[in-house]
Amino acid sequence: MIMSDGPSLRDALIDAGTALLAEGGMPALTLRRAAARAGVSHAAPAHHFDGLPGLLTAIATHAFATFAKTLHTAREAAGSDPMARLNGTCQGYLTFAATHAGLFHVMFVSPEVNRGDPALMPHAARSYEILREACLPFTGVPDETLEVAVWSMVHGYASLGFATTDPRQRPFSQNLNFADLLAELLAKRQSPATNPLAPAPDTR
Amino acid sequence: MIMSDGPSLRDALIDAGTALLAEGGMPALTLRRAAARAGVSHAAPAHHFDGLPGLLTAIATHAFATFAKTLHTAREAAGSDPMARLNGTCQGYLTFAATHAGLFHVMFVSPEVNRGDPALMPHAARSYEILREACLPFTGVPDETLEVAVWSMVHGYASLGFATTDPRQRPFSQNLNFADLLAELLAKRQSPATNPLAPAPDTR
DNA sequence: ACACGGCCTTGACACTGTCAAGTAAATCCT
DNA sequence: AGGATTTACTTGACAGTGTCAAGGCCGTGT
Repeated sequence: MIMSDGPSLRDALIDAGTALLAEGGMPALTLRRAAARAGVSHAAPAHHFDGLPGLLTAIATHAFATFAKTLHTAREAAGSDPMARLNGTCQGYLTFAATHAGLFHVMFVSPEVNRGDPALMPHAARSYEILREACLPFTGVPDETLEVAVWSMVHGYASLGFATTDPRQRPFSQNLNFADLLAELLAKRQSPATNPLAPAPDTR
Repeated sequence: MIMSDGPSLRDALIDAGTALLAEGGMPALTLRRAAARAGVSHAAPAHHFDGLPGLLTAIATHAFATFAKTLHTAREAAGSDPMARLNGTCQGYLTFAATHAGLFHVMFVSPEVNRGDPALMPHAARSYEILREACLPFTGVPDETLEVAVWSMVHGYASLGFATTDPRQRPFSQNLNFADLLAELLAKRQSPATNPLAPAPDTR
């Protein structure tokens, strides 16, 4: 009843795939290449994943876990000011998208990953929740409109390539900071929770 | 001096590829399949496009042209109220993304298309410009911050799957309208350009 | 001792994009 | 007008992909 260390090849394949993704982007990620890098034959992955979609889903699951961790640390490192915390969370979002473009693509775009996978969903939901928590001080109560607005804006900003470090890829706007967009969105409620007329009841 | 009708096979291949994309999504689009559907041999496309990236770039170019047209008609059909016009433009954006998911993917995501292609860029720029024009009444002068904010938000909203007609794919927020997000973003400047001297009742 | 069942390998298949060579027709150049 | 050249396409091949079927190897359980 060993049960420990488990099938380490599975993790090795996930790591190999992630490395391939980081080195050569999406087209470099291949079942056979991941298998070769892990030192096994080309058909070995079939015993740990349900084909290529299965490997991609596992990679996405792993990526969402570190994504959630990245967002959390970025938020907590931003201090106590609500605006700074929300902006820090978004900067974590954008930095992750820029520095892990391959993973970001697998997580959000690749049509092969099963986004309803029971192992993936909790990590994805946790990521969303961290952003939602950072929105909370601005409304006092959960406000889906604001949450989705921020989420859409930061995700669109990243997807359109504004977050890239290579300005040659940016559509335009050489010096435009995401913090400006955030300020635009939250201009009318700079921080109603800090000086509330109605004291916000505890949240969940 | 024929110059007319030109290489019609090129257009046929673009149409075939677009049809494949609409029917089976990204994985269904294949050089050989597009060639077969156009009634030519598997190597014929090489004489009209620079491989698969060339075909994808041509499809994206064609798609951006109709995208710009869609945005324009959506904006003009929305009447004269600035908010209605901007919202109409965004609804056109979202409807296009939802009803032409394959084309949308090729246009904005697919890493194979050459987004610096001299034939593609004008149509893409025209699309962006239509959205920018719809933002103009809210500032009076071009305001890159607002433009990018709206653009990011609508693009992110579409990319995250909120625009899909299938609610099973939506992350959450069963009944959340993009118009609400837009109102949130523009709350502080309902239409200062129409009555710029009346600053009165904006905050509460 | 022996069958069993995970884990992995080998081999094959259909399919992909791309290249090289060949063919038929249209065009061009004396 | 007639040969040479260019254009548009076909055929055939090659490496690479995901996936399936069959078999081997080894540890475990009875």
